[in-house]
Amino acid sequence: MQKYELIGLPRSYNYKEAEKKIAKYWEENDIYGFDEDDNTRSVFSVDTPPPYVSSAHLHTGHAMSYSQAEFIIRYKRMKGFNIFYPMGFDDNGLPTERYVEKKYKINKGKISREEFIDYCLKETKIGAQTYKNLWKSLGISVDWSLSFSTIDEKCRKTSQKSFIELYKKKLIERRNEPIIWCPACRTSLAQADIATQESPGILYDIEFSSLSGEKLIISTTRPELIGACVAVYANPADARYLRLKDERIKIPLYGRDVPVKYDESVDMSYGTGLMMVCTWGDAEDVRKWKEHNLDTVIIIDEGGRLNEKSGQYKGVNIREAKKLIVEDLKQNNLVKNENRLVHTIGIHDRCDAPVEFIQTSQWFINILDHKDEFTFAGNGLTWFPSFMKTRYEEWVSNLKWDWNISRQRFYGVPFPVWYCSKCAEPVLAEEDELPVDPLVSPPRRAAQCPKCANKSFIPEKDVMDTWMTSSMTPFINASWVEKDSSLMTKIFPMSLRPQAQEIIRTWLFYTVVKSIYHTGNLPFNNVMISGWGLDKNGKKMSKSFGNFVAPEDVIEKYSADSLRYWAAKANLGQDLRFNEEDVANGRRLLIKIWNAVRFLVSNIDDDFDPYLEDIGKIGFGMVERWLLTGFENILRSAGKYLESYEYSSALRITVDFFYNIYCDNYLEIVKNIFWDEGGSSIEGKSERKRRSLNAMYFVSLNILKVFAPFLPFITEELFLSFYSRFETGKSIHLSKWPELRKDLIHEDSIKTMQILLDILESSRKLRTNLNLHQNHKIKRLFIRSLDAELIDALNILSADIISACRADELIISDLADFPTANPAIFISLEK
RNA sequence: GGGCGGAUAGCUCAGCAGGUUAGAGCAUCGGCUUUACAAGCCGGGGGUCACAGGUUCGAGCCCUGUUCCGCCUACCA
Repeated sequence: MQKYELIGLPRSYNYKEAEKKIAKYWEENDIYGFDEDDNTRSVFSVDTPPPYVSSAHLHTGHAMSYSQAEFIIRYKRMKGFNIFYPMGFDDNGLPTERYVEKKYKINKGKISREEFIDYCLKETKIGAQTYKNLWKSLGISVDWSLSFSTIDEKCRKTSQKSFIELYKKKLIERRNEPIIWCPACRTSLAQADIATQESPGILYDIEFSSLSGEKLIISTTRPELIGACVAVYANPADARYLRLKDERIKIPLYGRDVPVKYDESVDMSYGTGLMMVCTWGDAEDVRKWKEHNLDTVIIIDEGGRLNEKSGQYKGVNIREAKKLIVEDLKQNNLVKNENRLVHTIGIHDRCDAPVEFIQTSQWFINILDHKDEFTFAGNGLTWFPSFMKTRYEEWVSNLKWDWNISRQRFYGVPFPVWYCSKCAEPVLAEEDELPVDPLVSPPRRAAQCPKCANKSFIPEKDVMDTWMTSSMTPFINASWVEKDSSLMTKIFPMSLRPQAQEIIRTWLFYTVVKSIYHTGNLPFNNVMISGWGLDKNGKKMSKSFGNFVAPEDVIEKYSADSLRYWAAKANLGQDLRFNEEDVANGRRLLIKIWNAVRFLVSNIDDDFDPYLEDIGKIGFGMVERWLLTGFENILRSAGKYLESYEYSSALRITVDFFYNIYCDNYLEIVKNIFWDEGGSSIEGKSERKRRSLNAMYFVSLNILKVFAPFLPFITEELFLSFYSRFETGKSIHLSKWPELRKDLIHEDSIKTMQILLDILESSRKLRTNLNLHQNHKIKRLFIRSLDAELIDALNILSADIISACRADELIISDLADFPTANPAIFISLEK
């Protein structure tokens, strides 16, 4: 073990130096290592979010949410849990591809798959290192030996095994059907990848006509799709259109004709009450197409251009096509009206391009048939804060599509699948050949197709949705792919899943799906959802928006502890504005802590021993009893708050206690007994000093322990450089959370001490009024009270009142006239 | 359209099984420097708790409605 030098404390706390030194100390001494062989302690396992390393720079919002989870984890560690706290890097999939494409201005169509993957791997490496450095400097206490990267061998193997298992359980199937498609990224997507965007549009009233010559107006925002129109719909209750029952409607510009159909979903009051249904303008078109067996006229290709079925518009992209078609309709005098409107359109959440529907073969995980199960699962989790559960429930109940896990991209985990070149029967890899890339190796086991005995195969080119891997994080952590992994019983289900709110519908939901399908159990017990970091104007911080504050800069200027202090200000689940003043307040707290401990350190003698006598057996006077009572009460509350993930309240009450009770009052009341003054009237001064030092040692050490989860660096620095003279253990973070000492609680001391505090407050006011500084020695302090009980109390407190008010003498007299907060007591003083 | 969160001092936020006179930090004003800390200490001023009703002996907190802000969700093409 590395030695830590015991030194006297310098005048000021050099956090830059100290934080670097301590981060190194933690690493070299493996302070945060998980002990797999320890069977004495319970395990607390954390399903840490793997951030996209391709974003390169994290902002203070990330620092905030990781810190918030970490407060709880550090607390649990001190409560004696064996902590399993890994760090993953999410470096596979579309986010990384998008990042690489942008950074190197790559066109997916013009680069080989291998080259592209090389770029991704390179960026991934750089990103991971950047992240790791930042987490270390922020004091995130993960066990780095438990790191994983979602593109590494174990993760690929895990995803592929998951695929094979679910396929065997008939929960995965390949279907050729209309699917959400991003024309910009040229890939299919899942429902969870879609965001909505309000955008202005135009509702065109277009004149159609029936074969019998009747003119009909149909309103649509997507005239470019008229070539894909396969039916015209009306509401079955709409008397106006019942007569069209056996009619066919001619499509303008195309001349094709389509049937008239009826469906209750058609809003009679919208437009003319007639609606065109296309292949496929939106999810509702897809539903009608499926339910009513409509024709299929696909006119959009994978790149978002119109194809040959669109006739003269072939090769034109959708936006252009809209203009051209509207123009042509207008020339034929078929546009009867235009109404501006704002409508919500679905966009791809990674690139903001409007999504379309096209039909291709994709792999789907069945989820729609199990919605009830997943809703039920949400109830099995303990949500912090509880209202976040609603987000999950809403999402599950609104699911309309099975989970499409195929992506027509390059960089991701390959499917362990080949297809028979003759009959297209899929052939899956065996588990012991994973991970496998079908583009590189042929199917080893299946020398021939099980269905038609053909011997040639076509590899699956698609890669898996990135969430296919991320949803396996509890399994990756538990080494599920390794035979007889003892971790599956040790850390699974995981104790805590901390994460951001916007990925409830993806990471959280998909993980629940996978866990239930693979094990029948929930993947974790507790869910902790953090809010967002906002900029100082209240807008969500984001890299792409450019309104982010770099955590490295904040740490450099104010220290990691100060940044964490800011992060602790928001209640869990609530957004937090970045406010430099608050960070500066954190630094102010550090300096105060430093100096408060320095006061203790500079006043102990060589023979000081805090454990000579048990703290409970020392015959403390009223002031120390009050201090200890206050501390124990704070300890009890802070513990309660932390148990329910209310870290911000825990820190707040501790800070309040530290400032108001410990520093501003306790230390001020007793400090002059440490002054080397001749002729002091305090009797038994050395004994009084000893008791005070014992109380200070006890309270300051235990306050540091309560601060430790929040301010890991300064608490460690003080622990190692001073307290470790008397304490065992190589880190404050491995020390035990203070036990509640009920024997130190004397509730009556609070009431009695209030008398002294009222007098002290008024004495301070008097001094201010008289322009006297607070340590100015006064000759006499006069106190007037007619209450016999109060006078008894004053006599008990007299020595402390004299000390607190820096008086030479206390006289109970009727001279006093300055009111105190206690209406029965007046004071005055004589310079 | 439905839902969730928020609205408290100039600013950022606490507060709650409903209980005297609503708190903190910052900012502001005044005072104080040998004796842990001037990146400090002491003190002062500052609030119709978004609005309107209601329940209650008593409401920032509970109920009803309204208005703003943020978010989630939704097939009005």
